[in-house]
Amino acid sequence: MSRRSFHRAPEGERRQELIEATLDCISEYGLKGATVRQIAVRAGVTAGLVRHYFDSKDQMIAEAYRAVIAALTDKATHVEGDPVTRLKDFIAINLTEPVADSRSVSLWAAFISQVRVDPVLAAIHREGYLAFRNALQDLLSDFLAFKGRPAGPEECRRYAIAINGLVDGLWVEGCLAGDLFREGELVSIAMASVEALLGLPIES
Amino acid sequence: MSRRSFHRAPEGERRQELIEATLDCISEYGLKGATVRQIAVRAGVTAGLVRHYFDSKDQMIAEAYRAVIAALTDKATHVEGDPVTRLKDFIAINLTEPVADSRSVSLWAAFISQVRVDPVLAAIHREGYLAFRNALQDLLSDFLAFKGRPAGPEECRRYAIAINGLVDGLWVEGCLAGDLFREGELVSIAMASVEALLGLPIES
DNA sequence: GGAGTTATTATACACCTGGATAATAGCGGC
DNA sequence: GCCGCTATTATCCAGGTGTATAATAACTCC
Repeated sequence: MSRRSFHRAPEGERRQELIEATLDCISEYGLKGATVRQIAVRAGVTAGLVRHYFDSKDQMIAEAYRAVIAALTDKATHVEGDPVTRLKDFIAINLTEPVADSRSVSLWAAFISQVRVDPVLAAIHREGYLAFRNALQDLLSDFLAFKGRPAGPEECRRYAIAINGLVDGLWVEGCLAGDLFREGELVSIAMASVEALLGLPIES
Repeated sequence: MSRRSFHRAPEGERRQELIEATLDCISEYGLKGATVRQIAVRAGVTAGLVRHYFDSKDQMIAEAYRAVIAALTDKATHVEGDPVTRLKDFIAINLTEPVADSRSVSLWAAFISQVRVDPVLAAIHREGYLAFRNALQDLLSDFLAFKGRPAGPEECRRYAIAINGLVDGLWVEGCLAGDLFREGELVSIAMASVEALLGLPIES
């Protein structure tokens, strides 16, 4: 019985593959289904290799969580253009694929459920949440100024908390039960809701 | 070595204890930390007893999920009084203890993360979500009529989706990072936001 | 108070878990 | 082409997993 042949991957690449395989396993089998062996199978390597790239399974899980947060926040916080476009894009991006899909919410929930258990994950969560909300707060500040109704930090903070809650809530609903809504319905509801919350039309 | 003495509990009571112990373990150690043995220790019995009350661990988990949903929805959907009071209470109840606490959100997230994996849990989730949203939709319908601005089912549905999203989103934020908000701040933001969304003052 | 019922304990089993270790295959430098 | 380095594989380990089974303690009924 001869030994399996294999490919020596460049350092960063294999790490990335392992993290991606971890996320695949978590979303498909849940956190407890994401075993070292299952992850290795998914990545097309043997289980022992995991420990060559990560100090422990827990460390790999933490890095996977960072990857999830980055995927959820990067697209939404890097909107560009004038404030109106940016606000519109922010809402639309968060409520359409690829941000809004069942895989994302499964991953998000799996990690959220561990925030109470694992202080490392709790820290990663808080950092991501605040970055996201602060980006939204800045965006709202720009938007209100652009519309000729500038608002102070405290007012923008309250708007950001509310709109962040609204968008997060709709995101979860849409991800978990997308078939209960018509195409584009959640985006439409979100746009109308944000207009009502701010008391301003988004367009023009 | 003699056998442990024990107490024969009435049927329903022990089932309830086991489910409660299951939820304790999930919230404290996560889904994968909620092992049959750990749950038994928490309930003060031996592991074998679990299988005397439930066909399998999975079945017990499913029943535990039903209990969680009941705890989250019962209080909020059983508000009483005139429509104004009911809407105010609905918002306040969902954003203050005991509904809004870190244990609740940990449990909720743990199960949500399994919805994609386990069709049984998915069915339980959908049922609970729709019951909750429909209760809110009825409440909004009553509220709008009471305020002299009656709205049809489609309009109420859109309001219910938005307000449900808002409240859920704020609930998650508050549970996960309650220390980032001042006392009563989330309730206050939610009240103001609902008024803006409906375009009506809640009071008077 | 003795018999019957069953909730509960105790123990065993096959399998899976994350991690440690040693052998080896692929690849870069010379 | 060969050498050295290390990424990768293959095995092993102690402990934990859900579940099955048999013995027994607690309670009910008569």
